Amino acid sequence: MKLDMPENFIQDIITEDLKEGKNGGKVQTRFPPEPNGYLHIGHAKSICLNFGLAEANGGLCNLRFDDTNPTKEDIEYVESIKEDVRWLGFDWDDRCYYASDYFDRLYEFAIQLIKAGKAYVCDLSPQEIKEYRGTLTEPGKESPYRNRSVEENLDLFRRMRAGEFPDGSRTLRAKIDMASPNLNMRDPVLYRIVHAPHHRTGDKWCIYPMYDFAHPLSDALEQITHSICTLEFADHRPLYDWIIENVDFSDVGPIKPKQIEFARLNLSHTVMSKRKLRLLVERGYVSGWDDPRMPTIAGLRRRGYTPEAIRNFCERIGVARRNSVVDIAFLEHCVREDLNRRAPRIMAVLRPLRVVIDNYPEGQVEWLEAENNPENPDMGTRRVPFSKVLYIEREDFMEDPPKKFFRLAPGREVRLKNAYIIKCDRVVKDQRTGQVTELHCTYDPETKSGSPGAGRKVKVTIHWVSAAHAIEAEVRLYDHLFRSENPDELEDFIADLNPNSLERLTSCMVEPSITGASAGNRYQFLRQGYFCVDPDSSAGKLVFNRIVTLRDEWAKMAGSSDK
RNA sequence: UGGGGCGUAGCCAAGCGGAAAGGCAAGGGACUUUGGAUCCCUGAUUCGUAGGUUCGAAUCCUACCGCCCCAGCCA
Repeated sequence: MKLDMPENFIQDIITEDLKEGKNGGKVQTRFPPEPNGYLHIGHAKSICLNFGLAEANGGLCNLRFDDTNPTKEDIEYVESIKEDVRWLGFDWDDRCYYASDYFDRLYEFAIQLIKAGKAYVCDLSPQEIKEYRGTLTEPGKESPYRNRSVEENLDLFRRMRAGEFPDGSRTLRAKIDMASPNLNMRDPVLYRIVHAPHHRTGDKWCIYPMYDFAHPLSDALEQITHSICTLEFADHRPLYDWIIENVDFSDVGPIKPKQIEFARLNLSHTVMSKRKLRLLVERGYVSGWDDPRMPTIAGLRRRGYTPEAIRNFCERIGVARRNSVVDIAFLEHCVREDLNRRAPRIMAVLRPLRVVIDNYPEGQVEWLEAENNPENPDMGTRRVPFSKVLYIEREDFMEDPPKKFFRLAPGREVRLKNAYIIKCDRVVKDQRTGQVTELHCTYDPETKSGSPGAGRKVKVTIHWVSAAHAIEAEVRLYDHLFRSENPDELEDFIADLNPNSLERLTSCMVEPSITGASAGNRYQFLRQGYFCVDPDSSAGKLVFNRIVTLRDEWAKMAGSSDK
C-alpha cells in the first residue's frame, strides 16, 4: 500500500529524529484499537497515519488490540476491526498483537516497580481514591497505604493476583506526586481487581492493567519508536514518560517510545463517538453498525465507498493539533472523484414516467450502442434496447416549466441519451388526481445517435429505459444522518436525526444490462449519482444504495429562490 | 481560580523573520449526447486582539480574549 503522505508535523518530528540518528534509524508505529466497538472514519485517519508514516519512512506498523478491560471488550469486535483494516488496504503481516499477550510481562514490570519502591498496594475504596485525589485547583492527599513496605506490597499484590480480594477493594498505584497539577500524576492506578473472564486469557487473571500502565509498556515491548495517539492523551504523556523511565525493559531493546498527539477527525452531519454510535445501533435508529448512513468503516463499505476514496480523504484532510470539523462534502467529493474514473455508466429511472413514442413502430426493438464510461474508453460499450414504450424520470418533465428548466415539457424536445431526439406532443393525466400518468411523444428518426443527423442540438439529454426490457429494482437514497453540522455539540443529538436520511424507492427501472450484478458492484446511474448493489439483493430483486449524488447544477437552481 | 492544548477565508490546511501554498464549499465563464466530467477565472493588504522587538513579524517577546481536554479502579 503506497500512500502519498503530505508533510505534517509528525513527519517533521520523524524526519528530525532520523536526521539525529535516533532509534538507529528505525521507525515503528502501531494502530492500537480497543476491541469494544466498530471502527469509524476517524479510526481510518489514524490507520492511514500510522501505516502511512511507517511506510513512508521505511518502517512497519503493528496492529495491536488494546484489550485491558474485559468487561467492555469482545471477540466480535476484533474480527470486525481486522476486516476493516484489511479492507482499507493495510497489511500487518504477522504483527497482530494483543496487550493481553503481555499480561505476564506487565505483571513482572509491576513487581519491578514495587521492588523499587515506586508502586504500592492501596486499600482505598474507589470513592476514597476520588476524595484523596483533590481537585483541579487543590492538591490531593497521600494515601495512608502509600508507605507500606516493599515486602507487604509484594505480598498484597501477589494475593490480589491470586484472587484473595474482591473487586474494587485494592489497587496497585504508582507512587508519584499527589500534589502534581497534572491529575494523571497523582498516584495513578496501575492495576485493578476485576473478577471477569477475558475474551482471550479466560480466567487466568483477576487483576488487569490500566491503559496508562499497559500502553507505554506494550509500546516498549514492541519497540515502537513513535506512539501516535489523539489529543486527549496529551495530559497523560508525563505519565507515559514516567513509566518508560521507571521500568527497566532494556532486555527487550534500546528503544524508548515517544508519544505524539494529533487532533482526531470530526465530520459534519454525523457523530463519531463509539458511545453515540452504539446508541444509534442499540436503539434502532439505524439498522446496525453497517447501516449505510453510519460513519463506520462497515457502513461506508456497505454504502459503496471505496477504500481508495477513504484513504485519499484521510491523506488530504491533513494532520494537526487543532480541533476541527471536516465538511462531509469533502468526503463526498473524494468518492465522486474516484468513482468518476472507475464506475461504469448505466441508465436507471428512479421514479418512472411512462412515455409512448407514437410514431415508433409497434413491436420494433433497436439495440443501441452506449459507452460504459466516457472517462475511460477502455471500459468499452454495451447495447441498450429502445422501443415504443419507455420510462423517463418524472423529474425530467414539467407541464409548466420555469425559465431555466431545459428538460421535457409540452411541445419541447430533448435528446434521449444514446438514442433519438423526441418531442412531447401530449400529456395524459389522471382525471381525478390531475397527476401526469403518461406522455405521448414523437421521435425524429434522423437524429439517431452516431448518425449524420445526430448533430442537431437540443438543450439537454435525459436518460430513459425501455419499458419492456427494464429490470425492476429497489433503490435506497441516503441523506446526512443528522441535520446539524455538528450534532455533537447539541444537548440532545438524537432529536437532530434527519427524518429523511433514508428514502426507499421500490419500483425503479434499470436497463437490462444490470442483470447478473452482484453485491458490492458500483455503477453511475446516468445523471443521478453513484450506486452500489446492496447485500440485501436477491436473485429476483436487486437493491441499490445511493453512494453519493452527482453534482447537480439544476438542483441548486431549483432549490434556491425562484423555481 | 490548577494543568495541558489550540486560534491563518464558510470548512480543512501549508507557512518556522524577507512580498499569505493547496483542497473542499461558494460564485462567474468555456465546453459538453450525463445540468456529470473537464477547463478557465473570482477570493485573506492580512493571520484571535493589543502592544513591543526588528530595516522587515502570521512567524520572536509581553499582555489580554476565545475555544478544547483533564478530578474512571474506561481507553
